[in-house]
Amino acid sequence: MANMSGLGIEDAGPQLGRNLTYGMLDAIGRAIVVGDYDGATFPTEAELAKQHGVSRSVTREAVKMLTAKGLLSARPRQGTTVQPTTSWNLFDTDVLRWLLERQFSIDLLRQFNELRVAIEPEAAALAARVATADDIERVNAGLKRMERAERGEDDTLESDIAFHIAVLRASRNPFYAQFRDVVSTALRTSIRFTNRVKGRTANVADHAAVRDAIAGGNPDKARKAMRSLISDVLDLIDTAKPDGAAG
Amino acid sequence: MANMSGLGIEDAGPQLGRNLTYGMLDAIGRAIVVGDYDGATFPTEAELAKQHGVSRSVTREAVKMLTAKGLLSARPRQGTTVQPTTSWNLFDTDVLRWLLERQFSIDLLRQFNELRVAIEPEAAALAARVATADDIERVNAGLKRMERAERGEDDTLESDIAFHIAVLRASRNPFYAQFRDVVSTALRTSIRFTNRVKGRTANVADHAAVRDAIAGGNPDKARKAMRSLISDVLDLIDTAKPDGAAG
DNA sequence: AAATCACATTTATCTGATTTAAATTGCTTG
DNA sequence: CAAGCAATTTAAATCAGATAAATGTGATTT
Repeated sequence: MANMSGLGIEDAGPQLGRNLTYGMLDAIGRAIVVGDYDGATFPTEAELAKQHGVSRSVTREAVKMLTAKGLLSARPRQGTTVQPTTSWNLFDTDVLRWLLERQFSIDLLRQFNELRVAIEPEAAALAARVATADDIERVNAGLKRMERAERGEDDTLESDIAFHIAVLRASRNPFYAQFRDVVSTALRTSIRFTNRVKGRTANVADHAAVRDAIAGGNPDKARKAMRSLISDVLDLIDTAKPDGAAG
Repeated sequence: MANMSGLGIEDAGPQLGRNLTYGMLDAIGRAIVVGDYDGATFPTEAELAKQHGVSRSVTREAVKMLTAKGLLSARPRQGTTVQPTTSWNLFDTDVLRWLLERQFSIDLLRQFNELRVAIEPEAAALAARVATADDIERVNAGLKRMERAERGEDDTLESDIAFHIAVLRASRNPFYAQFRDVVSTALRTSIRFTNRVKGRTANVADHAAVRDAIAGGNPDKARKAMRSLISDVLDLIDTAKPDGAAG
């Protein structure tokens, strides 16, 4: 049962291993996404249970959850098989987390931000049309946190995330709000990267432009302001690694 | 258990009820999304099993899958509870299907297309930059099917869907490709609606403009062409029911 | 060569007991 | 009376072992 796959980070986190089933979900999910089963045949239900030292019930429930997330598929006689990545649910929080646990990939970072450049400007435009006073207040609160962070009184990253999520919510479209996790994940990764490339501080003024456009009810301005924010990051990424250059 | 919510389409489809667990997943999932449990307390594991005439194992596995999709949450002593819609995974194929099974809502239709107007134009722009010959061939194939459909030799809806999905794929970004289901679902619903409002046939020429821009490597043109396609649908929806009009 | 049948393998399902987590209740104590 | 603490209780979590159903493989028959 050699479970010592590298660093000493055993305790998966807050409420992930809160019971055997979720612990197993996390372990197998990570293993699949990281690629441990590439080329190899996936163990049978009985083997999995033995390997992880749990009962078959626990195993089956973990496998069923991974099936629900699109990572596995099970059929009698054929066995349980890892599904191609095209059928993984990439917007699932767990899947996103596991994706980030494999080696840092600038490709993934770019794909994240290519998605953001579609979603967030449009969310901002929508917000400029339909946001309620409460919505705008949340956007404002995010911006204020960023200003405080600039003075070292708050966390730069977390306040940035709060701002972007507030805008998503202000679009009043549940599909946009759903990008909560993608955006915060992308931001966490992006900022680490952009900080490495050049010591860029989060541009509070540019964010304020987005807020102003939303509060002022100007969709086009909001779209453009948000787009420029994200385009900056994309440009930075393309600078580090232009178009189709191989890894 | 009055399940007679309209038309006589009882058999859920191809491989949904392929076994007890999936049948139960579908039944409970639909019930939750349709709102059968709003306000009511969710049954315990034992009650659920009895109600559906299956064992607790089957029940537990179905509940675990619904948990993985964000619809349920289970804790000892507290019981199993329906989660707020904000934590549902709206990009899950099953959840999308269940969403459409509740009464037709023009709000949902608008939200779908508000998402499309963000995703698809950007996917087209991306495709114009990075699509391979194969990708373009698939887009072309979709367009040709639409032309044949115009002459009554193919299905209008299915060829339209094929075109849009080919563009998503051509973006070479797995996150965009993931919108496969959302887009086809949205199209199926949109087209039924637009046909009802006015006898509009799918505008093959406008679609050809998208293809040309992608094949010609012109991102801005591709973005604009695709955007105008979807904006047309959005305008139609807003005409039927302007901005924030109630119910 | 095609159709059929028997078999082996793996998931699917059931049953019933045991364990663990966490609200609630009620008792004790300051 | 309020605060803290322990017993109770409820529901999920886990285990064990058996049986059923599905399905690919290969032998057998036609």
